Formats: sequence, structure tokens, C-alpha cells
Amino acid sequence: MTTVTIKDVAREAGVSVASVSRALNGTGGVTAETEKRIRDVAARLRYIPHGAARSLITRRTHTIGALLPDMYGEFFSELIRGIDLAARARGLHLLVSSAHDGVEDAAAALRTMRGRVDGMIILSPRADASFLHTNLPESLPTVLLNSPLRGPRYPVLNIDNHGGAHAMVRHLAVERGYRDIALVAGPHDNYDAQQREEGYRAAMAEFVPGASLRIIRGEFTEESGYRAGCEMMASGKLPRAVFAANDMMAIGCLLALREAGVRVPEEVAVTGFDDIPIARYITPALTTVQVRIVDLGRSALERLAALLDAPDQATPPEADTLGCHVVVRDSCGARPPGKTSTKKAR
Amino acid sequence: MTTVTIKDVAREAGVSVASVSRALNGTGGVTAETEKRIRDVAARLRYIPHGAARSLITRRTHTIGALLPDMYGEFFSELIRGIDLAARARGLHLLVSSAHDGVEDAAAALRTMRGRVDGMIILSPRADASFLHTNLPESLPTVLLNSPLRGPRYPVLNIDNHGGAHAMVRHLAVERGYRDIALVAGPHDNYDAQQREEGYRAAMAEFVPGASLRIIRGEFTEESGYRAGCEMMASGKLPRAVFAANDMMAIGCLLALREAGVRVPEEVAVTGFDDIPIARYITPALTTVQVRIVDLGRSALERLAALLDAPDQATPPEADTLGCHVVVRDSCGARPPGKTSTKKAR
DNA sequence: AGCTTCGATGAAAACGTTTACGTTCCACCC
DNA sequence: GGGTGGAACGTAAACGTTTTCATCGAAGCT
Repeated sequence: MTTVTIKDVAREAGVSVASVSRALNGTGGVTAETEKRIRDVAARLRYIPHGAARSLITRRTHTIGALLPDMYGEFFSELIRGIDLAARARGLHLLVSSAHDGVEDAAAALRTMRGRVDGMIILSPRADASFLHTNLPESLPTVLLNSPLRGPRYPVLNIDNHGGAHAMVRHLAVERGYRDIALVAGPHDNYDAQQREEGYRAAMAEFVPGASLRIIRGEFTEESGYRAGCEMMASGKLPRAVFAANDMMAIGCLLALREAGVRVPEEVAVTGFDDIPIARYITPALTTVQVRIVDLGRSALERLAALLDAPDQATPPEADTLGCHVVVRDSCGARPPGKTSTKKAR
Repeated sequence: MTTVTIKDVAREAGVSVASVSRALNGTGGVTAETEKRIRDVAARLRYIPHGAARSLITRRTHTIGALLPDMYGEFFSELIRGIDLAARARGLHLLVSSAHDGVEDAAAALRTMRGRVDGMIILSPRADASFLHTNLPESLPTVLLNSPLRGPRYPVLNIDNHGGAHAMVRHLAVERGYRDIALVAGPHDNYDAQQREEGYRAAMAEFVPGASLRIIRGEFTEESGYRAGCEMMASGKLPRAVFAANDMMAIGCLLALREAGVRVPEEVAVTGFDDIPIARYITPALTTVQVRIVDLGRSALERLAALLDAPDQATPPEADTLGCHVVVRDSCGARPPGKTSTKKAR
């Protein structure tokens, strides 16, 4: 009464449940005539197959799970969007579990996924090797995002943080000719932050050999960027350029400088990393490193889908990095300031 | 071998599967001693219960489904975030299906949810009454978001578009004293757009009676806002204030005016709707209507959870609207321009 | 000692599907 | 006309749980 099952359809159509299953799934073995009859009855009763029951025996859920940390804004939505877009194209669905903070929380989330997903995409700072080993079913295909982990166990997809930072510093040093380039770094325990800092160091050593490095620690927040800006002012000596390890800090820094009456980019150039939407609207428009997050999500899903199709062979689980490139706007002094030419609609 | 089931645990611990189930679920009926033995074995074997199997008999999935249209940016991520946060607090999980464009696509998504979710949150322009009737299992608790639908069938949660628009026009007309207020409207077939337009009309009739309305049609995109701005320029007569039905159009309009050398807000005031993050960073900072999207998601989930707990009684499925209020920044001429004071960190 | 009561445990049914395996029936071929 | 083959369909097992019911034993009571 309350919910209609395959048995109801079978009874109503005067056939066995097996035939209903065959007819509705398009596996052969039923007359065109009976198939039609069954389909009609199913439609009339508004029968909808029970997913859990089906996947219990099929061993396929056509669903993939995404484990994400509690994250804000654009990065999150773009990532989900990329994953979901690719998933939909492959007829897969998406079970997301974001917004978990503790490691125990994440473990619980992971456990409840068992039996509900065919594979996992995991982006989590807490997900080290032992965590995965204890909480991930042996045989569940999994792709890691932005993880320091290596090895044959799981494929890993990373943003090319090192390359992006390197390219930005090169732009600042070589094309703009700045030598005194400060870094507003991210938190120590953050993998992205580490990579970006390393890229900065490498590029400085390469393009401005002998220069003394200037690094201010931030936390990827606008406020910490603001503080970094104030700190620079207080030190008495401003650098010629500031490279912030993400856009929010760059913006915070920008505001601090602006408030203090320092002209950007004439006196100090400021650049960021991520290319969040705000970047192109702020004045001066922010020069930054663009990373195509949608593509990251898409790639992750496609990698995972490949794993699902090919039982285990093929697809070497090598680490893969997703390219990013610097997009030059006004805040680095590349163009005469005052003219914004960003009309790119979304 | 590949996956360990409850039977393996039972065999290894020398008990029946029933006892394992009891021990692990904390239902009474097992000695503390055997419970410990079972728990140990389960941990050693790294047993994880199979969700689908469990929910097949339990009739509970502890998962709720979200059906969303293909949407961009902040709105999407904030909504998901709100839902997920509240869900996690209640021990529920989230199955999202976004990025569907066609109605057929949405129907398919809805059908595959059967048996995988305990309830649904639906935000979709396509979800009219007949669509829901044919694709939604009779007994599945459902909450509608931003839907024109009314009636006892489903609870509906709406943004107070009408009230927000009304309040904005009131601010422009009464507190700022502008009389020539133009509207850059959203697409005709969009429910939010309709409501906002109505709010505008009502407020104009109330506060600037007799004034001739000036409405330019847009599509909620930056580019259409830009075009609207150009159109106003071309008409030869600029309004004193422009109220765009969302922030992206307001920004597009702003850029068009700035490019033409029109000073905002001295010559023309510009305001928007949504309070996307960009709004406070653009120059001049945008006066807009803030809607707490996170709260919308949270409320939706809590409403749904109430439905799940109380079989059907209680909780009158009345329509509910979520308040929003105007946040005054620089673009409406409220403060002396040039000073941005937005340090609010997230 | 015999009876009842109660707690711990196991056996088995149930959830709603898919699918391997039989069975039936009809057409076809020598 | 009897055998062969194959298509259509039904029966039942299986998937991994939870839960009802029965069983068993020990403890408590008279």
C-alpha cells in the first residue's frame, strides 16, 4: 500500500517477479508484448525500484562518495560542480560528506559510505596513510586529492602548487624586474601551503640568487593577510612585491596597504593564488595564479571511473598534477592602472 | 576474502550473526564479556557494516537527498553547506544531485534516490506539481525550496524576495530620497525574479506613487547587467538609482557606468540583491539585500528532520519565508565614498 | 524436588531486488 | 513423428543485515 514493490507489479501483470525485472532492465527474455504490458502496469502503479535492494545483489550503487573537509566558498562549490558534472555524464551519483572537522568525524563518515558507494574521492588534510588503512574497505577504489601521499595504493591528483608559485615569482622577478619579493605564506601544516612556499623558494634561488628571503606566516584568511600587511608597514621597509599564498590573504594585504595610503601597484605589487571570483573585481584587479578547480573535480572523477571500469589492471596509479598558470591583471603593475577590462561573463 | 561480512565476524567469534548484530548495535541481550569479544574480532577483521543491506530491512538510510539545478558559485556552496552542517549535527548524510538541466534528467535523478534516502530537499524551477507527483514516491518526506507551489502536500521554504526588494526600494526612496528608480529585472520564468519585481512594483506604488516605472529585462548574469547599463546610457536619460535583481547584474551595470565615466553613487546609485562575497570588495562596495543562504539550507534540513521524526502529525506544512535585510554600503550614496571599511573576516 | 522466570543465545524470516537454473512449449529438421 | 534447439517464463537462491521467536540453562521460589 504505502510503497509499491516489484511483487505488486508482478501480481498485477500476471507474471513472475523475474519477468518484471527482465522487462524493466531490458535484459532479453521477454516478448515485446509482455514487456509492454509490464511497463504499462509499472507506470500505472508508479513503481520505482528500490535502490538499496538492487545494489545489495548487484554490488553496484552507481554512486561515488566525496569526503571533503569543512570548506568555504568557491573552491568547494567548484570542486563539487566538476565532480558532479563528470559523474552525471557517466550516469553516476554523488554522495558528499563535507563539513567534518574532527578526524573521528571523518572516520565515521567514511564508514557509513560502505555499501552505498562504488568508489571514493577524498580530499582531507587528516587522511594520512594509517587513517585510510583503518577506515577504508580494502577493495574500495579511491582517488586522493591534494594529498602528500604517494605510492601504488591510490592514485593522487594534485594542484601544481609548486609550479604555480614558481611561475608567479618568475613573472614578478623576470618580467616585472622586482627583486625584493616577500611571501605571505600559508599555515605550516597545510600541504598546499608547503608546496607553494617551496615553489617560491626555488624560484627566488633561481631568478634572484643571493636575495634575502622575506616570509610572513599567515593562515589563508583575509584577516591574516591584513595583519601581514600591517606587519610589513611596521617593519619600516616595504618590499617591492608581495606574493600571497592565496587570494584571500592577498586581498587582506591589499586593504591594509590601501588603508595606509600605499599605492598598489606603483609602490608595492601584490599577487595571490587561486583566482577566486573576487580577484578580478577588486581594485586593482588581482594578478594571481589560476587553478581550474572544476577540472580538478572532473579529472578526479574520471580517474575514479576508469578504476571502476577496469577492475585493477591498467591506469598506473601514478601521482598526477593539474597545471595552473598565472593570469596577469593590474595589481602587479603590468598595465597602466585605472582601466579594468574584465568583462568575462560566466 | 575481499569484503568481510557479519558472518565472518560471527564465525570468528564463535557466535551467531544475531549476537554480533546485537553487540555492535548496543541493543541489549549480550553479556559484557561476549560483547567485548565480538567487538575485538570486528575491529581485528576491520568489519564495516554494509549500509545498503542494513537499510533494506531497517527502512532507514540516515541519508537525505538534495535535488538542485545546475547552479554556480556562492549560492550553491552556501546552501549545501547549510544543509550538510545541520545534517551532520543530526547524524544524517547528504546525497546531492545537482547540475541537472533537463526535466527528464531531474526525473531520473529523483528516481534513483528511491531506497537511498529518507527524505528530499528539492530546489528546482522544473519541479511543478505534476512532476513531483509522478516522480516522487508517495510516502517520501520532502521539503521544497524557493518554489511557487503551495498546499498541504509539502512544506515550502522561501526566501523573502518580495520583502527584500520592498525594503531596498524603501531605503532608496525614503531614506535616500531618490524618486527615479529603475529596475534591472531577472528572467521572466524565474520565480525569484518575479517576486523581486513584484516587491519593486509594490514599494514604488507605495513610496513614489505616480512615478513611471522603468524596467529593463536581464538574465541574472553580469553580462546582461552590463548591457542594461549600456541601454540606460543610450536612452539619453539616466535614472537616479538602479536596483538590480541580483548582485551579478548590479556589478555588470556598475562596470558599464564606470566605463562610460558616470560616477557611482554621486550621479547614479546602484544596488543589488543576494550579498555575494564580491559585493563588499567591489569599488564602490555594493549596497545589497542580504539573504542568509546557509540558514535557508539549515532550516530546510531541520524542517525535513522534523518530518522524519514525527511520522506525519504536527508541523503544519505551511509555507515559510526566510527573512532578509538590506545591508548598506557605499554604492547607494549612504556614506561619503572612498572609504571602504569592510574588514569582516570569514 | 519441581515449577516458574528471566537472561543469553541461536535459528530463521524478512527486506526488495537480480540471476542461475529448470521447465514448458513450440517450431523446425531429418 | 520423434528428437533437437531455443525462446519465454517461473522458481528459488542469493546479497548482508535486523528482528522475532524459540530454546536452553540457571537461578529463585515454595
